[in-house]
Amino acid sequence: MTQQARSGRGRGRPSSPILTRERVSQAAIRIVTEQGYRHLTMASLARELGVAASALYNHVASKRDVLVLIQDRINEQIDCSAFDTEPWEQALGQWARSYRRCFMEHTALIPVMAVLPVADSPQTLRMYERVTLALRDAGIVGADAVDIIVGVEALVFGAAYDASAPTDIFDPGGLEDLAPTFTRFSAQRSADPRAAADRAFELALEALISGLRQKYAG
Amino acid sequence: MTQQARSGRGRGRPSSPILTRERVSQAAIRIVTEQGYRHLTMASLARELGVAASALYNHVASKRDVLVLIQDRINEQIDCSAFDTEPWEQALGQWARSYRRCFMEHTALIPVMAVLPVADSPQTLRMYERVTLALRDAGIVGADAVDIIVGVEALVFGAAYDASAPTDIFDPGGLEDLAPTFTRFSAQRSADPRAAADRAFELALEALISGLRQKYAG
DNA sequence: ACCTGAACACCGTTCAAGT
DNA sequence: ACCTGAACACCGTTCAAGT
Repeated sequence: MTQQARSGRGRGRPSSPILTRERVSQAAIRIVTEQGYRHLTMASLARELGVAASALYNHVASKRDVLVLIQDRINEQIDCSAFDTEPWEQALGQWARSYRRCFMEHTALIPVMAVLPVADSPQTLRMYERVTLALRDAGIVGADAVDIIVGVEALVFGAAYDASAPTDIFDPGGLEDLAPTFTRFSAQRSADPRAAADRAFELALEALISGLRQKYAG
Repeated sequence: MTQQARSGRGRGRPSSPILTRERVSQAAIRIVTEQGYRHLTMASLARELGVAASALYNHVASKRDVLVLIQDRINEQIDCSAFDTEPWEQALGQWARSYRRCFMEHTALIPVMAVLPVADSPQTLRMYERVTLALRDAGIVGADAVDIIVGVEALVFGAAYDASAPTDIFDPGGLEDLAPTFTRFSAQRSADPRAAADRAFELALEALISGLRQKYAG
């Protein structure tokens, strides 16, 4: 739709294609941010790019491949800068917060991201290296460093879901008698579900990092 | 297919239905455990029950509703018994391990479970009450008790994904130069991806619980 | 009340045909 | 090499018609 007319088409020389992986991922992110993951289909993606749906398969192998493309771009937005200035415990916390903030609006990517070989995601790999170096400088090396990354990521992914949950998630409805104490304590949380989710994440993240600090102190 | 002939059908009295929510959820679990979530469709579910797909909608509102039915049954399998015998820190750990073990084979339920109002899940509600009471007995009350449950659950859900990841998830492929230290440390993890995931989960869980113990000591 | 069968409005993906 | 258009094999869901 946008770039139909191009120089050099139809001559003897190789014509530049309408589509590129770059353009596909840009269009996909546009749809996802403006309309949500529910509206991202191969048909809508093709429409956004002004081509037939089948044309997409010259550049991506599958819809999952499109999600992988998006994921690596989203990961670029995660803020790793704290590792340059803060001690590793603080930096790990700020990284985790930024990571969660990123994926709160992209929970649809979590099932993809969690089982995706890093070989397909250069930005993700760069991020992991940055965190690994900070841990190494703190004396945490080998499998432990990777396990810490994996563990913090697990908490981040799980907590990202919570933030997208509806307001009344802990409303027992007619089943209050099954869980009276839980119901009473739930009522003491913030009325804003986003704030309540933030608080639970902070509690767990700080406990986790505090436990790590204790284990790897000195 | 199994229960076509029934007594009392076609008479003046109300005939007992072929389908019930109970039977639907049982058949769904059968398909999921024997063939996996990919094979659970409204058509396959109807086939398993020997009815037309449209008949299901007399008993469930949607496919999501079927997943909710499954989820509450899966949650019954989570072992909460440690709260009867162990101190809360130990019990919380054993609960989390059982929780994760359960959802490792049901990662498809995590996106449903994480945003599902508890009002639709009596078993889940019962479980939450059990954990809440243990925390209350340890002096942890109000929003904090709920936040601890939410936080541990987040770690459990995220870690459940890791366990289902492929072997080569941290193989950088041709991108090793982007993350040399991370690649080297990754190679020092267990060759068995399941064991590596277990170890990362244990590290994070123990750090989290250790941090909680420290915060709520005395 | 509960089931059937046909239909609907989608999906992702493939492939022969064009340039 | 890269795009189009038609087709395929599915999805979940609805609804008039039967008992």
